[in-house]
Amino acid sequence: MVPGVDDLPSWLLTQTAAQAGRLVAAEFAAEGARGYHYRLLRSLIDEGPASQADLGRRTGIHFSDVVASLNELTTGGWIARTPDPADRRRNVVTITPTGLHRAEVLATRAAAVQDHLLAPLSQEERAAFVATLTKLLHHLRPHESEE
Amino acid sequence: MVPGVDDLPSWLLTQTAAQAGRLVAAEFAAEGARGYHYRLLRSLIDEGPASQADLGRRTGIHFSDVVASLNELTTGGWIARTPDPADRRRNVVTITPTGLHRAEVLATRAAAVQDHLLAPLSQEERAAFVATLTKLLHHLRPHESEE
DNA sequence: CACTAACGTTAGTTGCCCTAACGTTAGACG
DNA sequence: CGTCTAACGTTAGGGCAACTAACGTTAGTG
Repeated sequence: MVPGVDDLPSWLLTQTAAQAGRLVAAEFAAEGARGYHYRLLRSLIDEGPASQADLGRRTGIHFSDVVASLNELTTGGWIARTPDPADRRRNVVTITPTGLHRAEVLATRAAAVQDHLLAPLSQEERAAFVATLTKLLHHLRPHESEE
Repeated sequence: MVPGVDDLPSWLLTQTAAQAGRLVAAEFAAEGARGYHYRLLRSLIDEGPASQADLGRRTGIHFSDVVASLNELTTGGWIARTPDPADRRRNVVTITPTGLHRAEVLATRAAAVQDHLLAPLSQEERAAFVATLTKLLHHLRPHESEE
């Protein structure tokens, strides 16, 4: 291992994340999905139907990318959009039975990746790692943690 | 914090890395540089002049992106490319005094980011975190660790 | 001499993250 | 009631990292 750049925590973090991201992306691609799709579906499952703007706020996905991703999910029949009669500016997005099923499949795939990702770590190390990442993420992105 | 996606280690990892990456990118951008530039300059400093192919192998940057990045570094006068008389397929890339200085500035900037990134952690937690990331990276990218 | 591989270049794609401009709708204010 | 600001959603695009594919030149091997 060379000294210098390779021991910068930020570099280690981004390189490890890139590898982890590839693993997850490969699993999702096998199901015809992407990371944004899963994030949106999970938000709908966990927090119920929402406007597109709310989905963007919940998931951290930029509103313009929410539009594109919801278009893809609509095409696949995984979600449905309906205008909100109470506020015609808004669509209300709901997950469909198909989408629910797809999300479950994606969740299973994502869970399997975690085991591979964290294979070299003991249970105690895993817990510590997750706690550290959570702490750092709250530090770096405080507005998300105020939820 | 919502359950589900948000507690997947891979998600925490990629979100934290994205934030860390933005911090580093902002510092480098202020110096007219990018992450690839720094990685290439550091490799030249730490391991000496090299062919483009070797630089790609050392840094993990894809050979086509090495070309593009070296073009930018050449334009800025931070590196020089000369054909290798021993093998005319190759260029030998060397860092210039300007490049050496720029790399030092970038190193200082990058180091400052690490302090911000890891601010919520104690020294012991920082060491553990770096050790864990290193272990995971070796696991996920074994060919790099054989160096 | 033919073939394979290495080297470097060019052009492009994908996904994540982001910016900008626009039209429609809602609510506040005078 | 009209004007203004903001919210919502859409469209089009960019930057960066990471990656793929095709091509021409050079080197080494059989």
